[in-house]
Amino acid sequence: MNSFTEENYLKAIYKLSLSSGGVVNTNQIALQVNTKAATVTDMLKKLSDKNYILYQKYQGVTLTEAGKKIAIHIVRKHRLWEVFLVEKLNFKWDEVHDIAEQLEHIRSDELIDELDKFLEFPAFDPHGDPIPDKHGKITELTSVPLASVKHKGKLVFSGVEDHSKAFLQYLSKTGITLGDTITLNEIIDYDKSVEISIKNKKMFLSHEAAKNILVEKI
Amino acid sequence: MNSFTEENYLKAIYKLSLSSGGVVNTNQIALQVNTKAATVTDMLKKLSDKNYILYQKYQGVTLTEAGKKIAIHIVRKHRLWEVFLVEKLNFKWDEVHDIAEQLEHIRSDELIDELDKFLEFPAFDPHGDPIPDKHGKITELTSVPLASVKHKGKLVFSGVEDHSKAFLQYLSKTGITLGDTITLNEIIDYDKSVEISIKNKKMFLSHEAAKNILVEKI
DNA sequence: AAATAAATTTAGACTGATCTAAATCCATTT
DNA sequence: AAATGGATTTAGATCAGTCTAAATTTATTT
Ligand SMILES: [Mn+2]
Ligand SMILES: [Mn+2]
Ligand SMILES: [Mn+2]
Ligand SMILES: [Mn+2]
Repeated sequence: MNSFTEENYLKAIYKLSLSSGGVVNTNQIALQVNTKAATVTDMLKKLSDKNYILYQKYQGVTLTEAGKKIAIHIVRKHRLWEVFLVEKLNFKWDEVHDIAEQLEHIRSDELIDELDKFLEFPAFDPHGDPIPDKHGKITELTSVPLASVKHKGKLVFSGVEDHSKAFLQYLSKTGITLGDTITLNEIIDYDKSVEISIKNKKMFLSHEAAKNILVEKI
Repeated sequence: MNSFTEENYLKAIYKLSLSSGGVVNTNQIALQVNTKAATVTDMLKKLSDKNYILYQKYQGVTLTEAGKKIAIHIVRKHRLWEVFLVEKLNFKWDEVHDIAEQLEHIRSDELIDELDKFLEFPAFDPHGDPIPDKHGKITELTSVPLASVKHKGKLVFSGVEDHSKAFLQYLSKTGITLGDTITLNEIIDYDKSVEISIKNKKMFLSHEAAKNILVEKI
């Protein structure tokens, strides 16, 4: 059996590998799991011994199929629990992450599959992230940061890049909800901030905020 | 913060103290938490330092109010999760204990109080055990083992002493359900087995089984 | 290609939870 | 009151996960 710690490292490596295109470095992992590089090195040896990662000193790591499978299973559990908390227990989308960090380590395949059924097989979690199915199949998001959109027009708010409480609460305050149509009215040259409309309301968003808002083109 | 291990020791001491009338010994705890006496001694020192128990070498331990409060909170979580698993996720009463052993350590008061509300504040868990309220108030069972009943007559099946899968599955097979009326027809002198009726069906139960079936007189 | 800086690993240490074996305490029996 | 045996504690060790400081490797700059 894998420890919670091992599961957290695998999840971190998986997450980092999505943006870095496969190879993940020691320092990135240390940052992600909130520990020191020396500690990470020890763990990489262990994960490598268990054949969850390919590891060569100084060269970074990649997940093996076995490691990826475990990581995705943890992600599945995390996101299903988040849906449960929001849909059934009245939590807000900015309140669920820390609890899901704990619940994702509960071990029982039957539990998680029954939960999935109880929630009626949701495709996305409260932050717009896709939920892997019981076979580990996950349809990665095709959405892009609002800050990267070059042309004015209609978009759908489909997810967030930054999952921090502060950012999520800020979005709630603006009134934006997942699935809303966003119209990109203008991109300000000066500071790359953007003017958008949602529900006939106009507002400005900083470049920083726009980087963390994911949209789908329609 | 207390570790899972500390929580398990406190829960074990609480459980043992209910039957032993307060004082609990090292070996009993070792048996309950499935470890060795030497390990227990180490933990008792730690729990004593934290003022969760009163401990004097060789004299056994008692829970302090602080320790009892923590233990009861764990019991509350355990039993609420068991209700959730049975009522919402279609688990059988013999399948929930091990999962609840994990879920009872999830830390979030808001989570457990919301779960309580979602379940509509159940008073008993799937095994008939009372669920402490959010203030730690618990109405201890007044039920007695069927084996201790001296007179023939009607009784209500209100709980089990033995929570093992084997015993629970055996009861399911007999068709007895919590809340059923049991009529005690006869106590066999020879081996202390009993003849009962439930739903017009007669059956014999061994003394061993009768010891583990809890009933209320009506 | 050498110097320098950054990233990574190694060495050595600590803590919490566990174990076995040995020592000690206590209750019961003679 | 001494002997005995069971319960309990102490001593010493191990393992996982973590740290700091030092050594090493790799990448970047001159
Ligand atoms: Mn999350
Ligand atoms: Mn999420
Ligand atoms: Mn249970
Ligand atoms: Mn129960």
